[in-house]
Amino acid sequence: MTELSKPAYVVLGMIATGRRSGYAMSRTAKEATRHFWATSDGQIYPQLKNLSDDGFIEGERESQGGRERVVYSLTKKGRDALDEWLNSGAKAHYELRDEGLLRLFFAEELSVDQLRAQIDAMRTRHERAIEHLEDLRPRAGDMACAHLTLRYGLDLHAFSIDWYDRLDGELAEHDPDERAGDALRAINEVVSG
Amino acid sequence: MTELSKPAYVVLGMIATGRRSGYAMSRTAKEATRHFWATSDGQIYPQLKNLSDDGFIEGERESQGGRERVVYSLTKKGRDALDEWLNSGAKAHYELRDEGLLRLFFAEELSVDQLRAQIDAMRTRHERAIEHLEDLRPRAGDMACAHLTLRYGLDLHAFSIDWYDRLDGELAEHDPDERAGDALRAINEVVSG
DNA sequence: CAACCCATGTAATGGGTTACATGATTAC
DNA sequence: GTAATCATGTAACCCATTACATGGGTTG
Repeated sequence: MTELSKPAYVVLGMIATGRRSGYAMSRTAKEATRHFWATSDGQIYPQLKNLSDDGFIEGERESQGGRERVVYSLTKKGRDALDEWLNSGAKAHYELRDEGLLRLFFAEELSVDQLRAQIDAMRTRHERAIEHLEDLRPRAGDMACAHLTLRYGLDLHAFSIDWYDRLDGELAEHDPDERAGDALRAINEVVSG
Repeated sequence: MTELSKPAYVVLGMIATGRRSGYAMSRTAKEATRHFWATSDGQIYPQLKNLSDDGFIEGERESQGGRERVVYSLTKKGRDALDEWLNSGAKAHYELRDEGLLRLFFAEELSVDQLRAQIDAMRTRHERAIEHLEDLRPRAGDMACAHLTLRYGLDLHAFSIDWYDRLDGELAEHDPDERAGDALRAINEVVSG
């Protein structure tokens, strides 16, 4: 069985968990999975067509209260493909892209003061992320897995806040005009020594 | 001042922190920044040309021990652009892509047993990541900022391992054949209640 | 003398986002 | 009646990775 693309598995998973129209998938993608796996409309709708053509899913027109839409369901082939992916030991893609960390990496020549300002900005950013996830919580309804991944996100950002707080605490004891690289070198020796 | 692209700032930062040839930047990108900001050769080399043309950097041919290479340095313009980015309050790009979490999100109908297998796979994955980062540590040399971001990565993966361990501990007390969604619902009530 | 590292690039491909386009229905 | 939500799609663009291509130097 040739492997499907990531957006294809997203669509299959969405159908299996009750998001049966393209629009419903789009909403869930924005509200529930975006914080660990972004998927845009430009991927979802073409996928629905592809997976239909290839016999993984079947669409059926439905008019719910006058509104026209297409609701999809998994075929046997689609079910199997999804189950295989969900249970495969195949290494899962993992990637972090954090521009804040990139700035920290290049902060060697900044002053301690400037570095602390950056750290503060990162802290705020993680706080915003938590607020955002808290707002989404009510919409997870009774989906236990949605709550689970939401909780991971919340805990992850809380971890980061804590991490930056501790770093900031160390930096606070240094001269604001000291070179950031020098201050960090001193701190690292304490931590790892 | 129009904003530069992300790879452009990577290049400017690399030069400022002593990685002055394209090859040196490429190596650092692979060894030190990849785990939070991936950058490939296909971005670096064209950037060097662009930034040269636009007057942000200057290249100079140099033959070190018979080997030819081009070493770059920042112009005033380049310095300013880098400093502005390093100190800007502009919101930093942040993105996580975790296929494992995506699988968890769709795990509602798996058995507890199958879910635990997935969690175990994710745990292993984070352990591998830590091993990999440990291997990179010696190459960070005396760059304090490189050690800092490395430590963040190590701590982050350790957090994840811990998180999955605790979840697995809760699941271990459930019937292996129970529906994962049901087991998680019960656990969530305990955690949030 | 083979394998590996230094060193620089390009082209094809793939993946993904954004913006655009359309139109019906429902809530205020 | 107007704003928001439901609903579906497409095309242009941007970004990034991979693979390819080349060649000299160093190490075992």
